[in-house]
Amino acid sequence: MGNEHILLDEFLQSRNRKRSRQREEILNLFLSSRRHVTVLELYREVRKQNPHIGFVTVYRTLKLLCESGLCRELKLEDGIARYEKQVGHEHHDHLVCTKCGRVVEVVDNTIELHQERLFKKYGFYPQRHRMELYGVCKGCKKG
Amino acid sequence: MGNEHILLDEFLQSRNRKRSRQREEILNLFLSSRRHVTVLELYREVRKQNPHIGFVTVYRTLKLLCESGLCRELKLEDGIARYEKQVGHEHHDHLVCTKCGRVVEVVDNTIELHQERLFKKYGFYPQRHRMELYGVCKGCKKG
DNA sequence: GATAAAATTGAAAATGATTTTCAATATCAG
DNA sequence: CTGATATTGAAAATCATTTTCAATTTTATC
Repeated sequence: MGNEHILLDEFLQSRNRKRSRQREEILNLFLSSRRHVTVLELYREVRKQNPHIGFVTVYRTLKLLCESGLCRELKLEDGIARYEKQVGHEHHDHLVCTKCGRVVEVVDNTIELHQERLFKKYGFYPQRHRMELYGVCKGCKKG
Repeated sequence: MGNEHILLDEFLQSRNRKRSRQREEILNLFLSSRRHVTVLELYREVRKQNPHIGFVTVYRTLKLLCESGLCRELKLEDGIARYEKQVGHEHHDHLVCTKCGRVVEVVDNTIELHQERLFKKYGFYPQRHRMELYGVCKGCKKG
C-alpha cells in the first residue's frame, strides 16, 4: 500500500470517516493518471477497471482527496475542475498553451516574494494565490 | 453622450451591428455601477430603471462590451463572472478578501517583468495572465 | 419617409458542470 | 456479530450561462 493510501486512511480515521473499496480504486487510478486530470477523464479510467463505480463517487472522492491534502483542485480559464497530485509536489503556478492546452508548472521565487509584499502592503493576511500565464507554446507557434 | 457610448457605436458600426435603446441603458448603468459587478447585480439596477429589459439582454450586452474592449470579464474563485470597466484603467491584478469579498486592484512591475521572463524561458508567446491573491483584509482580521 | 434586410430582444428551454437527495449497501467500533 | 453511521449510485436539483425562435427594432437604401 502506497504512502498516499496510508495518508488517506489517517485522514479518514481522524475525521470519523470510512474507507471503501471505491475510494481505494479511485485513489489508485488518480495516482497513475496524468497530471491535471478532469473528473470526466478520471471517471473514464475508473469505469474501464470497474464499471460499477459511479460518476458521482469519483467527484466526491476527488473532493475528499483535496480535503485530505493529497490533491489540489485547479480551475483554468475554461472553468472545468482539474485535479493534480499534491504529495511530493512543491507549490507552483501554471503556464498554459491556449492552442493545445499543454500545462507547464512554473515557479519564480521573485514573483513569490513580491506577492508576499503585496499582501503586506495592503495589510492582508496571506492565504493563497493563483497565477496562470496564457500563451502559445513553441510547438503551436510553428504549426 | 460619453466617450464610451461613442466607442461602442464605433465598434458596432465596424462589425455591422446595431445600436439599441437597451444597450444604451445597460451601458449607462454599467458605467455608474460599482466595479466588479456581476450580471445579476447589474440586472437588478437595470430593472429598477426599465423593467422591460430582460436578464439575457444584460448578459449579452456585457459580453458585447467585452468584445468592444470597454469591459473586462473577471472570474474569481467562486466562478461567477464579474465585469469591470476597461476604459481609463491600466492592467492590474486582484487582491481579494476571503471574508468580506473586498477586491483591491494591484500592480507590481517586478512581477510583470518576471512573468514575461517565464513566458520567454519556456518558449511561449505571451497572451495574457491572471493573478489573484487571496487573504484576509485589515478590517476582517480585527472583527 | 417608406421599406426590406438584417440584427436585437426576451421568454422559455437547453446546456453542462457540479451538488444534493435518498434508499440501499458497506464499514467499523464495541 | 450487530447496530450505528458513513458511503454509494442513480436520478433529480442547482445554478450560471447559452441557445432558440418568433416578434420587434434598427438601419441602409430607395
